[in-house]
Order: sequence, then C-alpha cells, then structure tokens
Amino acid sequence: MKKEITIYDIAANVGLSPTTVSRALSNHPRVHVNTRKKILDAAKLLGYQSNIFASSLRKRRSKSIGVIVPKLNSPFQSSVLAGMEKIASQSGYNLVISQSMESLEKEISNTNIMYNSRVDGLLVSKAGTTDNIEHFQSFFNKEIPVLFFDRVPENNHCTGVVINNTQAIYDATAHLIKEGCKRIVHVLGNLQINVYADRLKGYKYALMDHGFVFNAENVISNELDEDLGERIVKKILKLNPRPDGLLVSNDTSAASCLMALKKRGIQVPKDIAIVGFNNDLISRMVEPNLSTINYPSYHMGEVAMKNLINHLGDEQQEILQKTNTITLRSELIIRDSSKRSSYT
Amino acid sequence: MKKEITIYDIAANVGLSPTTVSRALSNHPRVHVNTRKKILDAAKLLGYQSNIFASSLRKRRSKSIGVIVPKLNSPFQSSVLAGMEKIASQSGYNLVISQSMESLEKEISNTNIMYNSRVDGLLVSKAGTTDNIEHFQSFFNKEIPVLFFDRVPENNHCTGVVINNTQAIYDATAHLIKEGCKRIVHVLGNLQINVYADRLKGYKYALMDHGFVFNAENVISNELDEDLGERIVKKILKLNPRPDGLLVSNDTSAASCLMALKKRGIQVPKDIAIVGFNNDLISRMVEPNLSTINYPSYHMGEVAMKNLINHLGDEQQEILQKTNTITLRSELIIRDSSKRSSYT
DNA sequence: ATGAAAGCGCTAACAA
DNA sequence: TTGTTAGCGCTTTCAT
Repeated sequence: MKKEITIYDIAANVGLSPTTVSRALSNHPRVHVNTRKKILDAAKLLGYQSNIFASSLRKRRSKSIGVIVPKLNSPFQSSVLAGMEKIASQSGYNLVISQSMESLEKEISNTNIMYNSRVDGLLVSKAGTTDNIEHFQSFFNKEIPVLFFDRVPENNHCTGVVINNTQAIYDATAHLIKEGCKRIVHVLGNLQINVYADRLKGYKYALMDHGFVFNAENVISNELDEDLGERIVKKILKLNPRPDGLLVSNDTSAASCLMALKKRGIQVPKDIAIVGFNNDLISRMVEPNLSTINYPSYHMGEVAMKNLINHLGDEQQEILQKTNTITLRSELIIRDSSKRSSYT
Repeated sequence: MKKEITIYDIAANVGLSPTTVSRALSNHPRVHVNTRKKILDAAKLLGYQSNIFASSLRKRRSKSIGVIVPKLNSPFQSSVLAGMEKIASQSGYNLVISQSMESLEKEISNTNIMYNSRVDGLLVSKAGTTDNIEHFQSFFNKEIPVLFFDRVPENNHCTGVVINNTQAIYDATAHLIKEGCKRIVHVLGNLQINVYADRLKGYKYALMDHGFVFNAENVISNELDEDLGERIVKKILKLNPRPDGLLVSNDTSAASCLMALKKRGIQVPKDIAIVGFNNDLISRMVEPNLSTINYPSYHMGEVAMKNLINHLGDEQQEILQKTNTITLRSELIIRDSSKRSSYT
C-alpha cells in the first residue's frame, strides 16, 4: 500500500502549518482567500484524500447513518431505502445498511455493530419478533438519535414515522362493506408488529361501526410471502358461509391470493372482492387490478432521514424526543378487484 | 456526550497494560487465558465499546465494503443487495450503500465518497451513461479491489460477476422462433450497458442461425420502466407486418407491455408471444404468466461479495485480477406467455 | 490570519 | 506472556 498524503505533506509543500491546512480544507472562515487557494491547489496536485478515521476519531462523529430493515429485498423497503439514500447523500451522510431477517437476535447484533461503527444516528424498522427495545439502550445512553419507521415499537418515547394503519384498514373494510361484502377475511402478519396490530383494530372498528359482529375465524395471521395465496385460499374455502371479501396486508400476498382464487375458477370481485396494501407495482399488473392502500414508501424514507439529520446538530435532542410520531398520509385506491356493486 | 471507556480504563482497572488489553480484546493468542477472562469481564463491566475509528486509523482498514448500484428500488438490485448483506455480515463487514441514479456524475461522486470513506473493497453495477472507469483509478492505484456485477465495463482488467446475457437472449429468441414467431421485436435498455449490448448480440445471432434477416426496426432501445408498455405497444402496432414476438429486457416492462396489449384486445401468446427477463415475482403474477430468463440475483450478490472478501486478505490481488469474469448460470423459463405452438 | 502542541483511542514494533 | 513507546492523521484549544 502506497504512502498516504497527509495535511503535513501539504503543509510542507506550501510552507504553512498543518493547522492552517486543516482549516483551509474544512472551509474555516479565518483563512485568507489566497492561502486557501494555494492549499487547495497543492492538495489537488499531491492527490490528497482526507482520512475520515482520523477526522472521526478526533471529532467523534462519523457522518454516517445506520439503517436496519427486516428484509432488503421487499418492494416496500427498497423504496424506503431509496428515499433515505437520496436525502442522506444530499447531506453528506453515508448509509450503512443491514437486515435483521425478521430475527430479534440478528437485530440485536446489527444494532451493536451499528453502535460500534459509531453511526451518528440510527433508523430502524423492527423485526417481527422484537418486543422490547433494550438493545437500543446504548444509543439512548449516549444520546445518539434513534428513529423508527413503519414498524415502530409500542409504548416508548422514540420518534416514529408511520402511516395511520388503523384508519387505512378501517377505510378498506368500510369500502368492502359498502360493496356488499358480508363476510370479510383479514389476512395479516405477525400481530406483535404495531403495523398489523393497528390494522386489526381498524378492521374491528369498521365492522363494529357497520353493525357487523367480529369473528376471530375471519382473521388469519401469517407469514406474508409470495406463496401465501394457496394456503389462505384453501383455508377460506373451508369457511361456511364462504367469505366474499378479502383484506390482505400486502400486495404481493394479495396478488398471490388472487392467482389462487382464479385458478379455482372463483371470480374476483364477483365472488370474492380483494383489497391489498402498499400500492406496489404488482397491484397494477394483475387482473383485475388490485384495490389497495397507497403507502408513500419513498416519501417515508425521505421524511425519516430528514428528521433524523435535522436533529443531529442539536446537542439536546429535545425536539426529536418530543415529536413522538410523524404520520404520513395514505389512502385507499379503489380498483377493479373490489368493485362488486355492479354485481349485487 | 458521555466520556468514552477506553482500553486504558480497562488496563487501569485490571492492573495491566493497554497493549495486553488490546490483545485480549482482539483474541490475540499470546494472552493468558485467565488474563483474557479478567480483561473481558472488566470490559463488560465498564461498558467498553471499541472505537473503530482509532482502530481503523491505526490498522488502515475499515471493515466496510462499498456498494454502488444504479437504483436501490428495483426488484433485481434489492435482491442482489440482500445476498451481499448476508455474506458481508457473516464476515464482519459493514455495507455502505449508495445509488448512482443512472448518472455518471453521481457515480463519480459516490465513488469518491466511498474512497474517502476508506472502504476495504468496492462492488459496482454501473450507471447507464458510464463509458469509462477513470473514476475508479484511485482505487486501482491504492490496490483496493473493485469488483463489478451485472453491469460491468467493457474492455478492462476488472473482475466482473455476470450472467451470459448473449446466450440468455439467444435462447429466448430461438424459443420464440420455434414457437412460430416470424417477426420478433426486442426491447432493451441503454446499449452503452454491456448487459443490453450483449443481449442484442444474442438476438442477432439467434436470428442469423435460424435464417432470419436482422431488421433494425425491430430493436427498440428505451428506458425500461413501468410505463414502457403503452409507448412500446403503440410503436409495434404501427409496424407492418405486425410483430408476433416480443422480447423485453425486464419483467416489469414485459408485464407492462402485456397489460397494454391486453387492453387493446390483442391476445398473448396467440397474437403476440412475450418473453421477459429476470424471473421477478411479477412474471408469475400476471396473466398469462410470463416466460422469462431466470436471473440468480440473490446468488449474484452472494458470489460477488464472497469473491471480494476472499481477496481482501491477499496483499497482491493477483487472483482477483486474473479471474476476469465469473459467469453465473441463468436459464430460460417457459410459461404461457410464449406457448404459441398450440395455436399455429 | 496563522501556528504550536496536545491528544482522540488504538495497535504494532521492539524489548523484556 | 506482558509492557514500553511511538505514531496512525486529524482537529482544537490557546497563543501570537
């Protein structure tokens, strides 16, 4: 490995002190314009590259933000990440990204690595099995801001960027009821996750408000993956009376249910109406197009990152502590998969 | 911010030198078992966290890998990243990720940031407009390994992890010909990118080998996005004779073409057969299911990361330099969107 | 506007 | 097996 060019080399080259070079390089105001120019020129000439380790060691800041997501390869998360990256890079922050694979154990390990990596702030969408936030304690102790997004822990003082999941599913349920559905099955993920717990609430409230009786048989909590469709459809076809409405907590799974239904000759929305969640691309590509909840994922990434970065400067993170929740707008998008009115 | 606990604190606590503490902490063999235990206990007790800046400054290694992709929010890239993250985290490496947004300018900027961040290695899938690799020169000079994946630069000595794009499209084209297609339109991305240039070759070769005449009108180079379908379908419907085969370089765009065709009452595969690329989820969710090329994206991430990390130890990167290309297996998956035989 | 000196926390020679 | 010493490259008082 070649020798590093340091500010000492530049200093020697231009006949000034390392201090002045350092100041010039970091745009300190108290450096004469000509001096700065001379130094910058020399730096370029010598091929100088600042050593961020030395700088970070000294300044105790890394100019990097950690992000922990459950899974990297999901349309939702990758879109959030894209939004985050945009803002971070605009502000000169690096993104250190890791995935918890829905495992609390790995989330803890990731968190520790992030802590050791001295990220200036942490953005987390928690794993399904995470039911406490002890492992972030080291961040809290050192007052390194931690901000949750989408999947936020319950009952705590952390800021979270979320959508109103309860309202979203309330609207979806009410919509299905209005379309004449009599038995609506709700398929969702791990109920330990706020996202799904809230949606279940919205579902219940909507039933209640429309004079329906809640029936636990109509709620299926499951791993939301691509193969969900077959499993779910088998299950719901055994129910009596047969459900005529299906509320699935993500579009991929909803699409998969749609496939499984069509395969059996069950017509959507005539026999069963479907509403998905997220407004992923796939919701516009299947037939019939899926009604869904528009989830502003890219925007969520931007907002979360912006809020985190805005508060990095503050010595005391009061504002971030006090802004407990930022709720983004989401809305029901009605497409053909749930338009039953014409058939009834 | 609270005071840091350092190895000096531990040393003082257990009555040993910082050196021994450092050795114990990094599992150096020449430390007595009891000593190590005492040190580890004290470290835990005091809440010690190693300072990677100091360590990296001293060791001149960051234990982090940079990844630059064109876009974070693509099913393909996020799957590659997931594979990379898995391997990296297993080996104790952090992932610093940024996106070039298909802009050479941003790619250069990202590259410089990665260089300044002192990543131990760099993984790149290049932007569409990148036609040289000068901006990686600083990495080459310092012998920091750079490995390209999927979109690799032409004519250079860098290692790349790729699939055989030429063969893949050759097979797809041959398949369409066998299914009786007489006029096959090939829709692909920016031809400056090896991926698409190679595919065009495969298309031409296949035509040639089957006695077809290549016609430039049948090649459409375009931005491959979700809205592609309408644009493409309008174009091809103007062609005379009307094409009966469509080869689209990613599944999202292929699905979008499929939608646009169906909207106009054109039947797939009877009137026009379609083959996509990537084997994204969406290819299995549209109707008819899309024939496509299975692209082992997750695996590509794993392989690329493994190869990079394997060669980080080596002082001289000879092996990496000499292994010029790693080609992963890809294969044609035939589904309903291209099964025309029964109609002819 | 510029400089001298100290030190961030760690590790690697070298010595014992 | 353990310790001494020096220094990685930078920034930040404090002085001039």
